[in-house]
Amino acid sequence: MGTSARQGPYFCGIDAAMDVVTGKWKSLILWELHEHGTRRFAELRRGLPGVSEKMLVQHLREMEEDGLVHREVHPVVPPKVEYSLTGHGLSLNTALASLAAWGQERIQRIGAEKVTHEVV
Amino acid sequence: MGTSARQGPYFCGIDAAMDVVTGKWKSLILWELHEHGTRRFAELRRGLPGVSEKMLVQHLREMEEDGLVHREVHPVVPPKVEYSLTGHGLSLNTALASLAAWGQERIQRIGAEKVTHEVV
DNA sequence: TGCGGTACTCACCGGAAGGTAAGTGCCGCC
DNA sequence: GGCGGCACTTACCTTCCGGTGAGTACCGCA
Repeated sequence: MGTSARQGPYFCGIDAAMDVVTGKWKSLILWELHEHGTRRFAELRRGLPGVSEKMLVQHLREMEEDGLVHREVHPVVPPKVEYSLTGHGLSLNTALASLAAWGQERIQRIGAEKVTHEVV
Repeated sequence: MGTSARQGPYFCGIDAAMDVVTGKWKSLILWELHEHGTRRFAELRRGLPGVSEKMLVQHLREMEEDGLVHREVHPVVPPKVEYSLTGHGLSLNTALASLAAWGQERIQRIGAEKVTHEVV
């Protein structure tokens, strides 16, 4: 349970891609890592207002299994773990670009609010 | 409940797009309607092996609220209801194209099976 | 000496997502 | 006259997703 690589069977490509992106924070993690290149665990946590540590770990583990993120542990004290995107993660992010544009347009259309980092 | 239009707030565009596509069958419905232009309820059901009637109705209603699909009722006996994509639905499908391609590549990569219409 | 930061793990819980099965009203068909 | 198809609705149940809060081992700083 918890960590077992997603593996179909799938109806089509969208299905297979969604399987890997589904999870409340996954697309945000993808974006955050793309923006900053490399991030430590606590940096990611601070960059995603509202995420719980449990969910962040769990999502990162799954994305690692799915070959989207690279996890590098530096055996120092205090612990230091760096996360970055793999080639597949990068290309997935590129593939998400047009979806992001569509979403932006939707936000305008329905006049939705955006989450700010200064959450109350 | 069940039917209340998704409306954020969102972190970013991907987030806003995902909100509308999330649901086990939504992307498949989008694809099915794009492929065939117009489909009746029972046609959609047959085109999506494994979907339950409840889920199909529920997803279609939500997608209608979100302005993705158009629902046209013909007041005849027996009932006839036709579903088709709106402009927003069409453009969402276009935006999903690159994601679909990425997913196809992933299917190849991990050697996942595809669901066939002739499910056992 | 004790607090905060690092990167987690573990146990528990509530709610939402999704599946199952039955019922509805009307018709055509055999 | 009973069955199947149309397009649903309703009630119930299970599973999973995600959140909460605690604990861990080690260190630096005040």
